[in-house]
Amino acid sequence: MTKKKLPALSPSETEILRLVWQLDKATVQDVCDKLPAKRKIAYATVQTLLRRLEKKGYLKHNVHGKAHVFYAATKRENVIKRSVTDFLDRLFGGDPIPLIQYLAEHGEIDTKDIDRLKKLINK
Amino acid sequence: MTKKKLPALSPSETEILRLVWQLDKATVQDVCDKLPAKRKIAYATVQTLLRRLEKKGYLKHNVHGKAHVFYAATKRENVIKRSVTDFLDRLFGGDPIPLIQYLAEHGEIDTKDIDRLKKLINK
DNA sequence: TGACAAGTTGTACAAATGTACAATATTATA
DNA sequence: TATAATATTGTACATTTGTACAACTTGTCA
Repeated sequence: MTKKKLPALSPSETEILRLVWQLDKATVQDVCDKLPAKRKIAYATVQTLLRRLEKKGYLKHNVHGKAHVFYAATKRENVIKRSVTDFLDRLFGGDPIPLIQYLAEHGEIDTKDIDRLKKLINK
Repeated sequence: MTKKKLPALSPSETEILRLVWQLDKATVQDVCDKLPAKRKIAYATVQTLLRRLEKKGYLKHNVHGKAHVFYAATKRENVIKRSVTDFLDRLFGGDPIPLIQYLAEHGEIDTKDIDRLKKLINK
């Protein structure tokens, strides 16, 4: 099976894609509404980003009424894999430990989370 | 204390900055030598990236002989903080758990690492 | 000391990114 | 069914990013 490599995601595209995942299916308006208040960005801009995401193969859309309803065209899992791997390579030369350590040291995760993870791993 | 926010790092810049950290002090040549074999990129390009990193405030340099020796101008810790935070925001809306989980589920870390982390956290 | 090797500087340029307006189409509604 | 409201499309444009050549400079070694 030819698993064609998807083009890289830009930071803003990633942000928008995440919102679509979160909404499952979303119109431009839906995405705009979901944007954090601080993120000031025009409707038209969101639209462009969605267009580009579709062009790159990350989204598809159906027409519903007069609006386009976008939805994921690739497995979230794969996008995450790709993104995390790239990030890890760039910042840590591929070694995940410093990243985990960083997260641990900054109160971003607590003991409870660790236990959950431990269970996951032992499984 | 005025903590001026550093401009964002592009992917390639991040990659190069990491190598300088790794080398502690490095000339353009040093960085080139440290590049993974697969990463085919001209001397002049590395040079440009180092120049830009300096302009952005991430590096400084001394002149040694006829070459520039670059070294970090900001704490690695801070750059990592910034990068990880941005990454987490974009891909996971700021929640670190899915990231850790991803790493855990992909054999990138093992039980031993988890124990180390647990200790870190309990401390 | 003069030429070579190794560096730096200035500059360039295509592609990607972030941002968004104007024009056009379409749906619902008065 | 005309119109207001809402969407999409086409297009644009300044920046940033990735990549690198040509020209100039400066140590160094024969």
